[in-house]
Amino acid sequence: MTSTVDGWTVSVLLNEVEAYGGIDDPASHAFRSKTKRNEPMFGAAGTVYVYRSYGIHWCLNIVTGDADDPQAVLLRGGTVVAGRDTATIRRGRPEHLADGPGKLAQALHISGASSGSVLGAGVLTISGLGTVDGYEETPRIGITEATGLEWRFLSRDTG
DNA sequence: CACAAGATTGACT
DNA sequence: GTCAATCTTGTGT
Repeated sequence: MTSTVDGWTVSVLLNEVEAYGGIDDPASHAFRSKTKRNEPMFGAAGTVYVYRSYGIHWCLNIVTGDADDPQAVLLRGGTVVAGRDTATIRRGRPEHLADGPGKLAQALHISGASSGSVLGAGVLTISGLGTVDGYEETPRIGITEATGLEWRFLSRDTG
């Protein structure tokens, strides 16, 4: 996953993501109904959905379902593989550049302004799909609903 | 209009 | 390892 903002490029190899369904997933923002906030989740696959968490941080999601099928993937963490200097400046620290949802968004310089944009058409692009050979499934983190579902995916080797 | 909830992070002991 | 900060959005009266 790569973001290019003002000529600065940062690439991150994702190794931790979580799946969020819509109407069938109580933990999803789209569970209750369609609102202005989660509207991007009802868009076509490839739409970017960004929301503010705890009033302080941004969390980045990629829509995977078709239109009106609010499925998305929360990008929880990854490793900065390019533009680490840029990420370090934005994060203010040389370590822990993207090992959390908010940190990942900050490293990529993603904010609410990017919500609703489309991969490849905005500052974000994704590539390298299919490079993960194996992955682990665990319960999702930080939610209070549907904690029995193992919809958190961690890559084994590529990360 | 008022109230409650939330997919987290950073600093300190 | 533990504890506090922060503000936007959704829902109900």
